[in-house]
Amino acid sequence: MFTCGDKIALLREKRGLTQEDLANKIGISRASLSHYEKNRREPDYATMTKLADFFHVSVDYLLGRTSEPTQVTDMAVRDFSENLELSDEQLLEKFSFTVDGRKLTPEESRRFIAFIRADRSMNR
Amino acid sequence: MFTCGDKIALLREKRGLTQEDLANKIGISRASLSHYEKNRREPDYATMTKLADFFHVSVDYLLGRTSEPTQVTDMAVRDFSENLELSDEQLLEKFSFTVDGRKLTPEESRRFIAFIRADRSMNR
DNA sequence: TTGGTTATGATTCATAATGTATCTTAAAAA
DNA sequence: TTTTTAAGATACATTATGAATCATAACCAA
Repeated sequence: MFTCGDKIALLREKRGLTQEDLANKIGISRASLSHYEKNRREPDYATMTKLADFFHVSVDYLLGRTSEPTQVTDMAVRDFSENLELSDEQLLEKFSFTVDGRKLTPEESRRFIAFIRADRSMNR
Repeated sequence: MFTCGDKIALLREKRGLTQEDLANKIGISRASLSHYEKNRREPDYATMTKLADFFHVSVDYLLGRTSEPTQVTDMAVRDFSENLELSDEQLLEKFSFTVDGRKLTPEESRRFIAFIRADRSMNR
């Protein structure tokens, strides 16, 4: 399967970034990033977190603790959730749906929209 | 909030284990574990993974990237998603909603229901 | 082909972080 | 009080890391 380094490289390439691009955005040297991608070095947790945040994936995913599928992390959902615009709120008012006989709470609706967006941005 | 070290210590104590007990089970020295719990050292990824596995929590949780010990992972969503019943399918047919001007695909709708369920089962 | 450019992999080495043994402290029990 | 057990602090040898540098490979235009 894919190693942690493979995943970082694939995520980077999927965004059309060079090692230098990503290294700059994350705040590390290109050489270090190369080491991570080739599994010669392990990034410290601060850097690993930055990578996971940047790509909207979980650290567990990068470490291979969860099977291949990219995850929608709590972080990612919250991140999107906090960026909902006013129009979204108005949109939510009109939204009414029931799951298992229980109507969605406003919070659930908000998280739902965030989830769909996070999900889409990931599978694009 | 709780630091990573706090969480490890709390999880350990919740199981009634001494530092020495856990250190032996994980295969590290007691001193190292003490360092992790006091946030003086960071375990390598192999050790962090062993800790997460041992306590059945995600690395993201230990790192403070998620609020919940277990995440609403893609895995979990897929798992729920595969267990949708027929009534859900019929339910989906009636479901029509738009996010960012784009109507949900059947797959997204399916994942949405799964997401809500996974989310609820977690925050119950 | 050649030469230039760009992206990436490999190596080196000074520096920083880690693991463990040991020492100290604290609390509880006898 | 003394003993025992658990946990925090420290020292230091070992190891890993980061960044600079060098090497390689692919590409493209002249």
